[in-house]
Parts: sequence; C-alpha cells; structure tokens
Amino acid sequence: MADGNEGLTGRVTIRTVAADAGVSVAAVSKVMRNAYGVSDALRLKVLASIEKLGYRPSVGARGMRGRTFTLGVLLVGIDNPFLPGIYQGIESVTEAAGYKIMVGVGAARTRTEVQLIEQMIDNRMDGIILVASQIAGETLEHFAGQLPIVVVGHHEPKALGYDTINNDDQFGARLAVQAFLDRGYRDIAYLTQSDREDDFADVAPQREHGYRNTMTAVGLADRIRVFCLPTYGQPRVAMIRDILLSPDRPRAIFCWSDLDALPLLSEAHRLGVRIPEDLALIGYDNSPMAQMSMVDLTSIDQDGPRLGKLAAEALFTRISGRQVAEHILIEPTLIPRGSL
Amino acid sequence: MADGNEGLTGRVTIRTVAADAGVSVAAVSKVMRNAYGVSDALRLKVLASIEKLGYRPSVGARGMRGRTFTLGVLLVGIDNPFLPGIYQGIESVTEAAGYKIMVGVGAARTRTEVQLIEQMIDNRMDGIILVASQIAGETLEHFAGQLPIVVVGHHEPKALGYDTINNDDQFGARLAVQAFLDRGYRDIAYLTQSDREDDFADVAPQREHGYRNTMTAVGLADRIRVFCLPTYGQPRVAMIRDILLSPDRPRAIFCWSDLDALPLLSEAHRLGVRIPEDLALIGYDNSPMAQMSMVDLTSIDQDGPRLGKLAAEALFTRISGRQVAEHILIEPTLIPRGSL
DNA sequence: CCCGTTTCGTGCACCGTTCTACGTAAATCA
DNA sequence: TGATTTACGTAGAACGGTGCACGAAACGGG
Repeated sequence: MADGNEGLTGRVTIRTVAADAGVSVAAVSKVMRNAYGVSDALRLKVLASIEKLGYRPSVGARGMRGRTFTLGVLLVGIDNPFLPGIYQGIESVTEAAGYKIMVGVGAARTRTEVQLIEQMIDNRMDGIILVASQIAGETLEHFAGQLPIVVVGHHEPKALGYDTINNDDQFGARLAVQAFLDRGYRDIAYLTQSDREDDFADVAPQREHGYRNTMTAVGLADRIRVFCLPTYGQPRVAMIRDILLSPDRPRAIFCWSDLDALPLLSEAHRLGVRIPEDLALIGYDNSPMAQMSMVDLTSIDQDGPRLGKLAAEALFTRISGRQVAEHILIEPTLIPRGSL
Repeated sequence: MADGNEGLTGRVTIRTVAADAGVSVAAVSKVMRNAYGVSDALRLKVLASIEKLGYRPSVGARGMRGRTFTLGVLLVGIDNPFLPGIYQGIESVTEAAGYKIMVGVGAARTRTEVQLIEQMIDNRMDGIILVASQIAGETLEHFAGQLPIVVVGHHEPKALGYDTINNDDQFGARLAVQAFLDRGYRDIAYLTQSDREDDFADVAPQREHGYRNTMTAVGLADRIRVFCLPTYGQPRVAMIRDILLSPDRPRAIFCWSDLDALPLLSEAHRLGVRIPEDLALIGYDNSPMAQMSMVDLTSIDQDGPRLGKLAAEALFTRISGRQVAEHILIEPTLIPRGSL
C-alpha cells in the first residue's frame, strides 16, 4: 500500500496502475500503446486495473516523448456555413483512427491564426488541418517544418512542405457563369470580399479568376465587373444598396460565397428588386439557408464532407512519414434553384 | 557551444535559452511566469534570448507541474446560430487575460461531450466552459471535482461544484407568449425538439415550462399544445408539414429555437401559409438569418456576448480559488419583426 | 563593524509518460 | 543436450518544464 503511488493527490497516474496491477510502469505503458512484447495475461491484469482505477494518460506527459494522438483543426470562424460539412468529414476519419481533435477559431485574423498554430505546436499536436486560413505560403512552409500540415480552402499548388485539399474554385466559377449564360444572361458581375489581403491563393480571387476567364472566353470581356464588399461594418449594407439601386445594375451576380449572397438577397427583397426577374443570383457553398424556400438560392456545392475526409486522410499518411506533397482538387457541382 | 542544448533536434527549449543568456534554467522559468525574485537586468537578458531564439514553452511540460494557461470551451455543435456570440464574449475576456482557448465540438451527443471533457482534463486545461451541453448534473459534479467548470445554457441552479450562466429561458418564453397575447392571438402552440433526453435543466424544457405557466396564468390552459420535432432525418419535414396542413393548425407558434423556426417558416412559405396572416411565429436566439428581410422573424435575444463574458469572468474567479458556486441569470429581450 | 533582512539567482527533485537498452525464462534447433 | 533464438518484462534515462530550499550578495540599522 505504501507502494507505487506516494502522491497525496487523488490523481491516478501510470504508477498507480502499475502498483495496483503489480507490474512495472513500462509494462502499463506498453499496454496503453498496445506495443510489442506483452502477454495476454499481463495485458488483462493491467486492463483490469486501468478499468478499476479509471486511469487516463496525461496527454502532456505523453507528448513529451511520444505522440499525443491529437490533431489540431484551425477554422476561419465559427459562423461560416461551409465549415460544418468539412468538420464532419474530418471527424469521421479521425474518430475511426482513435485520434482526438482540438479546434482553434481563427476569426479570420491572420495574427490570431498564427498564434493558434503556435499554440497547437506548443500542445504537441501530431498534425494540423487549416481550413480556409489566410496565412501566407511562406509562413506555412515554416510551420510545416515543425509538424505535418494539411490546408483546405487555400490554393498553394506549388507548396512542397504541406498538402492542399481544395475544390476547384475556378471551375466552380465557370459552372456559375455558364449557368447564367445558358439562361441567356450576359451582363454578369462578380461580388467578392475586400477585407482579406489580396492573396491569389485565397478562394475568392480564385473564383474571380475563373469568372474573368470564362467571361473572356465567351467574348464578354467588356462586361466584366467586380464588386467588393467589406467583411464587417455598416458600409456593407450601404454598398449592397448602391449595387442594387445603381442605374446600371447588372442582370446577374455571381457571389463568392453565400455569406454575401444572402444579405444581398435580403436587401433586394427589401428594396423590391425581384429575384430572378430583375436580378439573377448564384452563391457558393450551398449553405443550409440556400435551400429554404423563401431564400431558394442557386449555389455551388463543394462537398465539404469529402474535402474534410480527404484532408484527414492526407494528414494521416503524412504523419506516417510521407514527405512529398500532395495537392488534391475535387470538382464542385451546381445546385440549381429559383434564383436564376 | 557544447553547452546547454545538446539535443540534435532543432527545437529550442528552456535550456537552450538558459545557455544562450548565460543563466540558469530556473531563472528563465521565472521570467516566463514573471515570478518573484528576478532583477530587471536578468529579465532583459533572458527576454532578449527568448526573442532571438523564438522560444515557446511547451504547454504539456508546463502542465505537469504548473498551469497551462489554456481554457477548454465545449460547444454543442458548430452550426448553431447562438454560439458565435457566446464564443466572442468568452474570447474577449480570455484574450485580455493572456489565456488561450481550445474548442471541442460536441455534436450534441452526450458520449462525445463526455469524451471531450475528459480530453480537456487530459490536456490539463486550467478550466472549462460548457456551452449548451447535455451532460447530466451529477456527471458535471464529478468532473467539477477535477477542474473549474462553468456551464452556459443549461440550468442547474442547485449545483454546488460549478457555476451556471444563463439567460432566463422561462422569462423569455413569457415574453414570447405575452407578445402574441398583446396582438390578440390566443391559440398559441409551442414547438420543441424531441431527440435530446428530456432533462429539465435543458433550455427547451425551460422554455416549455415558461410557455405553459404563462398560458395557464392567463386562463388559456386548455389551449396549451406542444409539438415535438426530431433533430435530424427525413421525418422532420414531414412532421413540419403535418403541423402546417393540419385542420386545427394553431394561430401562433413559439419555437424553442430559430434552428427550427427557420425550416418551419420555409415550409410555410412553400405551402402558401402566410406569415403572419395565417400563422404568427416567434423564434429564439435572434440569429443573423432572422433579420434577413425575406425571413423577418421575431425572435428572443439572449445577448450571447454578455453570457460569454460573464462565463469567462466566473471561470477566472473560480480558477483563482473561489469555491462557492455562482448562478447567474440575465434577462433576454424580444426583437419584434414581421412574423407576428 | 557585526548581524539580521531582503533581494537574487541557482541546484535539484519532481511531474507522468515513452523508449531504449538489457536480463531472464521459455522455445527452437542442431 | 547445449547453443540460439524468441517472447516477455523491467530499470532507468530522457522529455521540457516548475517550484522549493538554499546560498550569496547587498542593504541597513544599532
């Protein structure tokens, strides 16, 4: 009884278990990691003690030498409609593999995001998945030297140190423009967000590029028009109104995200601009709200669950030692609804 | 050069810093925690080395003896409209205090939530905030013995080991019913969610209680009607239709959350049931979508940021040693819009 | 000038794991 | 039967910090 656990705290450690089971600390450790060289008899004894005492290994201590079996997931925000799908996809894979997830919420601020990554490294996560982060490629390359990284929603096809999983945003834009063209619209504008630094790797510029290319390819280069919206603040609504009330309001608008398509739709409704009779609309992300009948917004679907699944799988192969970078692009689809 | 950091790994540890600054390991540790007994000269030297080498302490190692300066936040899900506000409130306080946050996503499954709490304990978080968790009171009491806990969105006013921060859901329900009554509606029903175990501590039953009480108080006990909706699955839409197409459809419905009010609104719109001429509606949480003009949903606002702020503050005082439980209730407000 | 106080800085024993030897007994082979 | 392998279990040194106990200056009062 005076053996093994001399600590006064109630906390049950690997030593408590070892003492209770009458084996060495190393033996318990082996059982926990189901490592090689442990007999069934021993395993049973240890497992019984673990169960009895309710032992749980400390991730911190564990991380000092071995793995933590924990992955970090960095999300842009918490209110973005395309995150739940991706998260679910990630979780489905990691859960099956017995890994835990810790989430960081970046709030779309680069500084916060960097801090969160550092925090995840400090916590010895075995790897991290960055979702729609704004962090520059070189910064990522720097972090990638310290732990496996997979990036979702940020195009960096030349990156060497980390993987990228994306939907083909340029193709998605083409789908949207093409859908407009098929219905006879020609005066098609693009609505994007202006606050984010203008990194071509971001999804919004990618979609803009796809928009411009497609317009040019069909001989409508002179009709190209791009509107910018700030992420927050009062000017947002005012600018939306400007667009809607302008005498040369476009006939159709492709929005970089439902996040901006929905407020646009709302203002249009408020001002009596009919959708799609006066203005046709396509969004991106196919968020749950888009399918509500009073919204009925056509949108591009990225298949978030699949993106998340691929990201998690890539991360695992990287953790297992893969060194060469992998860059996956999947095809988005258009979900037609009443807004065009 | 052969001093201090003999490890081959590039990782810079507290020893690396100590060697570089020409001081003891303990001195560096003191500077990091700005503990007592360190001169300005020493501090400056150490700080310079830390800056130069880019040293970051390992949270895991740190947690083995001292604090981790990290808080865990457990969220029900990622798609719930009332979470962003709360999270933001929490963050505003913790950031100022130099604490980091790790988020766990519970997906509204009790088992997952328990696992996440255990994981946070394993990671030696200094304390945790549970948002709208479904975990039973006694389980919480058990965990509260291991680390400071504050619960938001779960009523447990008798709890001894942890704090609760809530909006007064019964009062919120009263606001809603009263608003209906003021406009002459008398045939008022309540829509709740059925999947969650029927714990009276949950917000939905609290609101139901408030609804029933108010109806009874004004002599409308015989008009009380409660509809239940499953959280997921196809039956949801079918059940919503049943409600809307039933010959004795209520004249007004108070929905436990915008989460269900929105789909209801959508189906109503699809079926040609006019809002509010045929059916008046009030939701809960005042989510961003509620204010869209094509939605225009009256909703109860809980002031998420304030809830989050109070929760974080309570957690800090508890971490600082407070033992006696604190149970705060704030008053929600009704945001009137076109749906009634 | 001596002796109690502070003020600083250091050495060292932890914290709870993993992991690399290494020892021993059983099993296999010649 | 003796020599080798194989299977199992153990000691003990990391890992990267914290915090206590202690010694050495510096201070200051009688």
